[in-house]
Amino acid sequence: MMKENIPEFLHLTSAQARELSKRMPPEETLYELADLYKMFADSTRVRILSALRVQELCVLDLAALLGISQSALSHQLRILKQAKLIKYRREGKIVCYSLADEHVESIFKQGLDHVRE
Amino acid sequence: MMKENIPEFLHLTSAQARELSKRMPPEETLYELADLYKMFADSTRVRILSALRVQELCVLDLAALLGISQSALSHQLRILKQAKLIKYRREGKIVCYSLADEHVESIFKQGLDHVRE
DNA sequence: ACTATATATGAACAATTGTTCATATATTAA
DNA sequence: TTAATATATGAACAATTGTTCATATATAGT
Repeated sequence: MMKENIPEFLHLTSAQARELSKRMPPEETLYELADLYKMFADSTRVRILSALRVQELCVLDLAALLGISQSALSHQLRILKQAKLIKYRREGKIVCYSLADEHVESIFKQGLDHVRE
Repeated sequence: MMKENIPEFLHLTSAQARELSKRMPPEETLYELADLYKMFADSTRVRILSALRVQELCVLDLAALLGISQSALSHQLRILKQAKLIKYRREGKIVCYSLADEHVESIFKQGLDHVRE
């Protein structure tokens, strides 16, 4: 008796595999998703966002608040800025950072809910 | 005239800083949050989760579907398993993986919404 | 123009992370 | 027991990433 190319259960035919793929978001979208989550995947950045959730802050205040160097902070702010998760405004010598929009808040909240169980 | 220790605007007093800190989640929670998002911060893992959202799959099917080596996949499955984002069940020689709970689905969905704008 | 203050950035370094390769373990069938 | 199949894992390596240090740019005050 000829062996089926689909062992009893749970081995996909290529037709099934194609169907499954169709039900997944496009590759490109998944890469963007990973990139988005990368922003939240570092504790320094999470702490920065967590502070900006409360209120707008300038760089030195933020650095003092979190206990990190101005340089390290500035590098991270640039990364968050490029990802459009934060925005800034200049006030003389000072630059004030805040969250870019409510999406950031909602992603943050969602994660918090999960972590708190 | 004595200089104030609070420059005109946007420099916090230590009392203000303490108030701000109180309104942030505890440090420990923020580290856990970053760790959670780390799981979603790699495109391979996102693709794995994305497939398991559709249906339960065994290791070899998943590897074939995503076009990655069995070894690389197995390593990533272990990471996701440890983070309790996926669960598994043994069916003879085969091990079937699926999402651990609806939380994973809701985090995934939230991120997708943001990426799609 | 010079000094002080606030922020940004390039380069080097250390640490973390994902993949590969080889091999181990587990289950089933002969 | 031996062979075949499915999955797991340790070690090595390459790539990525976050921090530090030094320095650059920008603004305001004297």
